[in-house]
Amino acid sequence: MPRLVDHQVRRRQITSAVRRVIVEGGLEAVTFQSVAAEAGISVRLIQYYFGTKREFLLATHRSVMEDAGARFMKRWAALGDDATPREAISALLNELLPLDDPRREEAIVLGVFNMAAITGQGITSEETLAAPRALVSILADQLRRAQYPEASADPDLDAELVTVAVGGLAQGMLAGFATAQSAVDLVDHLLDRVLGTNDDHRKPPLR
Amino acid sequence: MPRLVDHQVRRRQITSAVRRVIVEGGLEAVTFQSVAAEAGISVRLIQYYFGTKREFLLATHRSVMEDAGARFMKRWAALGDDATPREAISALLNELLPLDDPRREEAIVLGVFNMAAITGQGITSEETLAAPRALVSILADQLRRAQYPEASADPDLDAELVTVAVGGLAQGMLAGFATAQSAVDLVDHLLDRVLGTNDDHRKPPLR
DNA sequence: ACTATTACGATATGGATGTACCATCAAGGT
DNA sequence: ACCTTGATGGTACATCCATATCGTAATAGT
Repeated sequence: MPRLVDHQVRRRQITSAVRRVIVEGGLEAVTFQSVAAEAGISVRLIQYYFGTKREFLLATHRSVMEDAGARFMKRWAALGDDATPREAISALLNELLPLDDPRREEAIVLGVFNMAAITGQGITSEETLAAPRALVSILADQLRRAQYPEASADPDLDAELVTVAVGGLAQGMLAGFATAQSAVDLVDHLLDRVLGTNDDHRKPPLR
Repeated sequence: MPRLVDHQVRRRQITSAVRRVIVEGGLEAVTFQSVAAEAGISVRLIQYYFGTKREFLLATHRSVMEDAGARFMKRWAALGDDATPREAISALLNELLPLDDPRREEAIVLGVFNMAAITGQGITSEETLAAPRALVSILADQLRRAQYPEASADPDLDAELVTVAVGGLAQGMLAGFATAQSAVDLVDHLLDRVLGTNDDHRKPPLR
């Protein structure tokens, strides 16, 4: 057999280039040529590892979902059993915000694919809903665990509310409507509004 | 002089076609030919009224912003002086949700342009921030007018929270994550969480 | 050493796209 | 009746894109 190459590595190299191209120019800028140039390889190679354009676009989407999911799960696992529900929720939500460059890149790419799915292009649609639904479920569990304020609690509705709020906040950050600092503050305020502003649920302020 | 044509009408005819093309296929589907076909006119006419592609894309964006802004203002003006802050806020927020086809079309187009602005294409960026900022300001005013719950009120932060939540909810509706009914319910729940669940602030349920 | 097979480069091709340009038609004032 | 001017159709053209095809280098097992 001839020289063997780790296909995983090559594919990742290509999908990473696709991400960068999308961030800098949107889906329209994604062509065999632009991706090849960005990855520093020939057009032929992209054809070789993914046959068609649609193929490497879907692969890119998948890789972003996997990366984001993995980071989320890692954060989730890092939470000790002694974490209060509020601490858990806060940690997870902050993990979802585009607070640094890698996350910002992922958020942009997911946003682009999401709009592509909405505007009936052949891209995914149903899979994209799985993640937020899972998040709602997790949040609702944590809210129940918190036995938050009075009787009127509706964990599922609150979980949905938190989910859409964080989604909108992430979008707002991408658009420059919110800074990293104001976003973090807003998440904290959101939790105040949902969980009640019981200070015994909170750690003392860091500064 | 030869037959005169209302340029306003023609331009609207074209930008409306652009909207439909975007909804059905995203920015990538927007070409002189697709828009001409959708509008039932010749490619040349689009060139005649807008010279370049970028030009009619920007015009389309502008028209959508104007339409949405006009409807918002109309709803705002329709509020009697006897409306409670909660009624006012609720009316305005519901006006912003893509609850029917025209608003859904607008929301999709704005979403597409927004992502385009984020992914450094030549499209707008700063203008897009004006609308949400104005909304925050209006919401903060109404919240202040409501003199809502206890002392800990922070109208500006709450206004931002409501804004991003509604933005995220609109996105969620487009993606099929929320139905019209669940969205309306969620807005109501959001106001409960922000304004407190004082029932005397609310009208009796409609059904 | 030979060869089969993997990895990759180069280039062709057919179609679509943005834009420029030329020609024509329709009507309103003379 | 005619001509000027605005409104449009048709089309040419250079570019770019996705994909297909042919060819070649490199190496692992024999």
